[in-house]
Amino acid sequence: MSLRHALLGLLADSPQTGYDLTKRFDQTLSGYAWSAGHSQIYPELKRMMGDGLVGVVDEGARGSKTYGITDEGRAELRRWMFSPVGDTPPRNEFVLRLFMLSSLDLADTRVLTENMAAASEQEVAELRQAISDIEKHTPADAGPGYARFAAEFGLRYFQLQADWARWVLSELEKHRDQPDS
Amino acid sequence: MSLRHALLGLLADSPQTGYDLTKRFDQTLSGYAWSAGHSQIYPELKRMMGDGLVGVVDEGARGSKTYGITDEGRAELRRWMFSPVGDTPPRNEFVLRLFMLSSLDLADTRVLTENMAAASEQEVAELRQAISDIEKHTPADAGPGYARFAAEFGLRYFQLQADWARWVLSELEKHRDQPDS
DNA sequence: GTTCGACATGTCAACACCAACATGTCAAAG
DNA sequence: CTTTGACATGTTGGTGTTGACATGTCGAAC
Repeated sequence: MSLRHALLGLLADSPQTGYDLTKRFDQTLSGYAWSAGHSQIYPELKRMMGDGLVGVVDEGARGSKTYGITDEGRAELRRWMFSPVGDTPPRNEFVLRLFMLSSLDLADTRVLTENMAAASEQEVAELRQAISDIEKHTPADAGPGYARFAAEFGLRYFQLQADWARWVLSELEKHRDQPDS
Repeated sequence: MSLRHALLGLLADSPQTGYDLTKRFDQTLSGYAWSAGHSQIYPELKRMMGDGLVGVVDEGARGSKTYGITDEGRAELRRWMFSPVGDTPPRNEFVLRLFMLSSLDLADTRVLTENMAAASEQEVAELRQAISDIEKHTPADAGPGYARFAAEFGLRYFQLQADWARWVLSELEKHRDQPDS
């Protein structure tokens, strides 16, 4: 149940409303980490309150409730962080597609791989921009920048996709002149 | 609905039984692409037959049914391969955890990152072995090796995780001597 | 004063997924 | 002959996930 731990992690940073958390998922985690809509988040927050992992620390305008993490929540988060990875099976549609490349003919394979490379390079460019923004708005005396760490991972990941796709293209090229024998 | 397309892709290679497909998921795709148990696969095959994407091409011993992909199935697979990626949201627990690193204290962060690096390096070693096996059993005159492509992606991915974790450790080190000011 | 967009929370039906339960066949070894 | 392990297919209950529906507040612009 990773949704719960994702919420705990976000609340460990600072108390937030369900609305805030929904936006954070959309802007920060979505892309290469996790995603959740508000229809999943609100009920989960209630359940977590029932389990004593979070509490309502403030009620503002428009019926908003600000949730904060409890000591019990922090303990649970830490326990999860140190538990072995792999309890949730990996699902990656990009990788799945590349496993399926063999079902296409050579011409299609080239076009598709080219598309994948271009799309990944586009994402690399966007992330580079985002990282440059992060660094602009961070004072030089700040501690280790965790948002920067995560962004760096994303950058390297998209760069990997792009590099891999270009490598596949070059391998396909090698075999074009000598289709058999 | 990626399960359907994963099955189509496997069947595009050769006709297989539900049992075969279950094993293929386990051995080939599981790890960094997709996973599915037989309790998901058998009903899905039935549904796909209802939709005309696959058909039973043979019935063997022990009540086994061998499914084959139809022309309609091939068309659907091709359509999917060329549709934009990203219709299914990414879920990656490893990445989620690294987003949550900031919730730990510095000592914990170091230990955890060290763990991540070591685990990834272990997986790199295993995959290198697997790739070397693939190349040993592939005649030199074979066409482009798609299994090799996929394995290469896995290798690069785990190498990325390891490199990233080592990089984070070095960044943490930088800030140790100058915690503030 | 009303309209529009962001804020804010909720429910519900349908679908995806998984672990566990359930059943039976066939071949080989002992 | 019986046991064991691989082959082979199913169902079911519970949980996770999503998109659509539903409701209401507040501030600013027109």
